[in-house]
Amino acid sequence: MKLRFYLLDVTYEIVGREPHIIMWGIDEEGNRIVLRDRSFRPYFYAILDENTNASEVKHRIQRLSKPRSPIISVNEVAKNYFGEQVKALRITTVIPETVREYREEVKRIQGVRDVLEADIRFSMRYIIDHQLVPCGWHVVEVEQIPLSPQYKNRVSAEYLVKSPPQPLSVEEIKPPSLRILAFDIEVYSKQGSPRPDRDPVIIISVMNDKGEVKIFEAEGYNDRKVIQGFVDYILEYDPDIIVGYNSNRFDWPYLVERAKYLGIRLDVGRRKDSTPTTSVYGHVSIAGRLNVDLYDFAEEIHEIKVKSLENVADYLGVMKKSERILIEWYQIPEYWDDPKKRELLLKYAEDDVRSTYGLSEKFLPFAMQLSMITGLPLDQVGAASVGFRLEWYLMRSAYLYNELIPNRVERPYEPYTGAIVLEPKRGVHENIAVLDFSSMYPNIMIKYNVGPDTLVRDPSICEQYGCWKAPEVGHRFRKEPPGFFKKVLETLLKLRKEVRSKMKEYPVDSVEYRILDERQRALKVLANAAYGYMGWVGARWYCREGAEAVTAWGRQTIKKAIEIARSLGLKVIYGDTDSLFVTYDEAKIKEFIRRVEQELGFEIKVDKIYRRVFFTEAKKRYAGLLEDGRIDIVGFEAVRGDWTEIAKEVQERIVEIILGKGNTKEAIEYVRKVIKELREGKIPLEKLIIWKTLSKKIEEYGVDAPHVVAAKRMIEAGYQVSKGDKIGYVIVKGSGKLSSRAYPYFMVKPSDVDFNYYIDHQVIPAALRILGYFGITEKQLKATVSGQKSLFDFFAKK
DNA sequence: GCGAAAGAGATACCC
DNA sequence: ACGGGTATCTCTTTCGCG
Repeated sequence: MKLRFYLLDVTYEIVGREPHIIMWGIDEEGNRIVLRDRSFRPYFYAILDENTNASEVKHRIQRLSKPRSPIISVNEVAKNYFGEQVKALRITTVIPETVREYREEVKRIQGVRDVLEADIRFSMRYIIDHQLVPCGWHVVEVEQIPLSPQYKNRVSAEYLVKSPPQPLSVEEIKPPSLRILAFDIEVYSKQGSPRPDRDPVIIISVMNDKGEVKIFEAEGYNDRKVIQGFVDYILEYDPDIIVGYNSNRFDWPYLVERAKYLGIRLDVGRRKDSTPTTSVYGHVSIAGRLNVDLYDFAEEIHEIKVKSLENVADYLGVMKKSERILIEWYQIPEYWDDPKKRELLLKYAEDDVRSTYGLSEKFLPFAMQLSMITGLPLDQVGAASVGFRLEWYLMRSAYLYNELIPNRVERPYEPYTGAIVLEPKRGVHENIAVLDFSSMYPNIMIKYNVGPDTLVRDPSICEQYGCWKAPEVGHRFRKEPPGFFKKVLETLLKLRKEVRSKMKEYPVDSVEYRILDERQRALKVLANAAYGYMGWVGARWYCREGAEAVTAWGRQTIKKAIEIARSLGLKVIYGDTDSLFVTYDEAKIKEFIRRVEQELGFEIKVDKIYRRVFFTEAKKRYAGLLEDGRIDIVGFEAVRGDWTEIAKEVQERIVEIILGKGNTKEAIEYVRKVIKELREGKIPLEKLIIWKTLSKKIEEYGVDAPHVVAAKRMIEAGYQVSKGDKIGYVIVKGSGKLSSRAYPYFMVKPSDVDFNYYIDHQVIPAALRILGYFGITEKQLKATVSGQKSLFDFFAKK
């Protein structure tokens, strides 16, 4: 029978001595099902040296066969490898785990140049080879089989696959009605970071797609029923997708450990007796369900500096901070122990899970599109970095083009020259247009056929086919035939164009429009990642010369554009990589755009127009007033996460005053007022916290930077800090190095704060960065409102 | 031996 | 665990003077 189904996840299991591909899915009636394919076998390739007798190697390989997992076949196949046609041997065996062993043995055989595609997980191999689309619909020829107790799957039906599924994702873009469950845990820990062998899970809050919210609560410090209640709830509701916030790194590992300690089985999957396990890219895998950590997607929003759940929910309009209960993590015990405050903690847990659910509505549609395009199951696609996401798309494409997938090899890092940044014309400029090249690097890669397979090492080849030669660096690329990256990028851009035109068929507020919009975004993200990927030493398709050539062509292109602009009498104020800031003269700009497209062959567009824009002498930093009255601040302290809120607030306000009214006096008065408030201790502590990321393990630091010292104090107090954590610290009164006065913010009393530091090293520098240009000095800012210096200043200087 | 200057290390930004 | 270019902070070492 034929069956249409929506694919959630692909795994495999060994039954007897046979690998079974397991597909978790949903049929058209909404039944949760399992599809079992017994016919797929793991394989890899060997490519041979020239003049090697293939049949002899073939025989040698066959002789390696072991009964435990025999080599079923060794077939000679024609493949492409870095633009060359090669003959390869495809070696097929039975048990996926034995591929690695065979690979090592085959590698040692004389005449074998390399062994390829032996490091691709069996379930991903299946997805690639059948071009399956996770989070997409398929049709498959199946035969129903009884729900055997041996398989222990919590589904409505099981099917045996007769012939592999075929994707239907083009016709059918809407998912079925999916059951989604958001959850969040609160842990009681009085001394430092929570430890599963000591600290109970006091609250687990859940919310599902029907809007149902449930709060599981511990009895005092006994958390057995909380965890058991949560497990039962999952099994009863049977969600397809489970979402959490930081759940891969905290909630799930904690629950697993805690349950182990309590002797509770965290049996939450669709496969009986399975527990969540940490797997590839650090994601937590739950059998038959898609466990998604929304933090992974929040990480990509650069506008949010401290990516706490409440900040992200606030930023995305999911739940405003002002409309929810806020409790700091270190206050949890206090709220739990006080009967009057406990209600608030429960409400806080509810707000957290509502926020988490809200975030899933923001992120899942994009994640699902990314999953469909790259072929990575939804639970992995978020956890995978941009480079790996693109790489899976490339691997998928390679299969279609009959290209062998290169191995991941360790290489030394080799730097190369990047883009141009122009020296800005300092000062305030009126009416400035910002022009951007559209997708500059992807288009360079396409135009000049850049990639590892088109790179020409022997220039004599160019006489025959013709080559593009990169300026400055001289790398050459074959003009024909189109290389791997060119084909992939053209496909991505073509698909995006198609999606964007299809969007027009739907109302802006329709489900279809949203899906297509997320799809075109995902396609763009992947296309834009190609250049960076090519220059990444960890990439399978690494090509330093290619990346170096792309930036060289980029530099040439923008230089030529500047020439054209100047020849038209447009003044160039600034530019960075693919953008130019020029005087806004409509007619000339129109002509400029036309000439750039004609002479350079790249599209350039007006991105925005500043009524007024301000530059200091520094590159990558400016502030502009847009036509609609909004203010853009780029690069300055106001947009940096490692400056205090108060300094950023002051700088932002100054920019508003200066660009809006041009009134320096008002700006000075404002700064003085803030300084006065700081002296009087009227600025709340939250606005004085400096947040800095710990970019390596604490013991690896050679110098005692303030955030490192603050982190060490946290460790001393029993908190765990790890690489990647953001440390929030405050500078307290005292003498000596700044770092010796840096304390974690939650250990500081407001009266200990060194307001002089905040005046001299935060507010004044941030204010002067802008006001300094207008001739205003530190002295002017520090004078008190009444105009005289205080005794404090006198002593502070001494 | 001392203070200033230069260098090193670190972080977060821009595109 | 996608690229290089850039500004700017704090800590540490070196420099220049005498």
